[in-house]
Amino acid sequence: MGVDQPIVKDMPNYGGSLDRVFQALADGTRRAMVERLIRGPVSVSELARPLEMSLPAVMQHVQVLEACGLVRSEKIGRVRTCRIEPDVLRTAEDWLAEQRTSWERRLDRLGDYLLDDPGTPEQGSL
Amino acid sequence: MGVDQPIVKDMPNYGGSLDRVFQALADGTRRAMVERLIRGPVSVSELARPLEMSLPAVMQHVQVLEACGLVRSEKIGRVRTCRIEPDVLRTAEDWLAEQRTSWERRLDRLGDYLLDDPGTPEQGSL
DNA sequence: TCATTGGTTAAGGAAGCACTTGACTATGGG
DNA sequence: CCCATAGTCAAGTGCTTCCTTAACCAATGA
Repeated sequence: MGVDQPIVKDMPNYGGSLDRVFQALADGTRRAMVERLIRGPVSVSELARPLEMSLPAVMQHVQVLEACGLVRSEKIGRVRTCRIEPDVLRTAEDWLAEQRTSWERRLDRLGDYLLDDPGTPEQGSL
Repeated sequence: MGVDQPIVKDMPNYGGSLDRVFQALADGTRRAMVERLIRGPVSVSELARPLEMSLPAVMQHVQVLEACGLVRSEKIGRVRTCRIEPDVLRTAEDWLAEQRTSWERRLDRLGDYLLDDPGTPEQGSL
């Protein structure tokens, strides 16, 4: 069970969906699928071709990717074609970027502080 | 078990470490810890304070974060202080950014193609 | 010295995940 | 019609994850 995200003003909510996106991306097979789908839509068996695993296994990965919104698929005739849904990828990237910029802002503040008043080290800052 | 990443020239390798980073970030508790640590180094029990779980559980999360290089910690006296290691965060962000830019480049190419020669829809492009 | 604070270790359990096999359905070409 | 192709469903297995409790150790402050 995750944690109750503290709802902070003016911050994106990311309501629980980050769990599933990062979880989906935590598997090399699924990342390989994403990398393939980025180059264009493709059928399930085409997705499966380079992977050394059974078709049901591939299907299950596709389902994970669909469940978190990273991929959308549609069946026409007997072939299911998968395409990527870049928005969710973006959501994950945004969270990461937000952490990085927070970090950088903090470093800046720290630098300013030390320049203004050297000799008084920040609490546990380094 | 993941997949053998095809080593592509001039592409970052990310050798297997992405598995562990994304896995680490797939948990709300651990993301909350990262968000806290971004604001500055902190002890384990400080990390634990807002979380409704036992200290050993918190320790285990810290260990996961350390194992993938997201966090580094050092024990002084009886208190272990954790600090964030932003490089690995960056690695994950880079992978995401790479996918996004690939996607955008593809869209551009597609746009150009359709402008040059409308009436010949790309294979499965929409 | 002795209780408290801060952390660590070990063991175990419930749930989830990645994968398999086997059986089955439906589409489409010859 | 027949067979191959493309996918789907169900069940099961072994491994991992998240969390718990209980016992324990080591610094610290009164």
